[in-house]
Amino acid sequence: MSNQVREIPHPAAEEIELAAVLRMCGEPVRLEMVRTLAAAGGELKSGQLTGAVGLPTSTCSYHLRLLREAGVTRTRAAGTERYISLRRDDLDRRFPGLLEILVRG
Amino acid sequence: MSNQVREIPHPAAEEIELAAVLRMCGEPVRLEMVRTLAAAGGELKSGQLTGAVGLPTSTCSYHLRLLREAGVTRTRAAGTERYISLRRDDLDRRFPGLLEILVRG
DNA sequence: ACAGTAGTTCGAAGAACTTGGAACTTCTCA
DNA sequence: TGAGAAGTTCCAAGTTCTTCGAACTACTGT
Repeated sequence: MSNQVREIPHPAAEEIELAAVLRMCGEPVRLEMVRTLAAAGGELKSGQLTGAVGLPTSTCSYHLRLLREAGVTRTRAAGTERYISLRRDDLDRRFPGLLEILVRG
Repeated sequence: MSNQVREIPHPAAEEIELAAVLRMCGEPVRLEMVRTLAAAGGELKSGQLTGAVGLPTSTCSYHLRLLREAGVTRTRAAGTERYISLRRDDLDRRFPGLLEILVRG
């Protein structure tokens, strides 16, 4: 049927706030998600992240929404799946060096 | 009377955890404290930070304790006053570049 | 259309956090 | 020794966060 493109909301790069990014990455589950994404080097399916952190899908969905709303990740819908990636370029432009620190930890 | 030196507990440099630092600095009041300290370039009295953020002393004492316990700040007692400073060296060694990012924000 | 799959949203419970007044501890100075 | 100053601790209240099952939406293949 008609492909009603469900737009997933993301903040613009300029709208990404440092305190929000810090707050989001200060939570162990989310920091692990960020590191898993960094290690993957690109997109990961939501399910792969869910598997990586070992929590129910509803909980992971919650954390992934927070990461997306803070501008840390980008979520792309493809069919029933969601492809998650780090917003490397935006984060590097906005807060140079931060992502590397988060990942090296 | 006898000078019973009340040791203020600080984590060792190696014990400073990234997630804890992020969580602490993700809170607006505390991030402002960190920035005020960075702008000062050295020690500030607790009262100066209290004045800077405009909150009751009990609330500031709470936030300053969290920052200290996370290893972000060092607190030195002198008489009835407390001198607060950023743990620049320890943070730079542990997470190079992070402090600069927090301050530039 | 149906069943199955992937993920989201809702609702509730419990945990953790933030705030601020009151009481308390320490130190200083006269 | 006593008053005052600077902070801390205690406690309660309100808020926000985290978790997770249940119900729901959206898409896919048959």
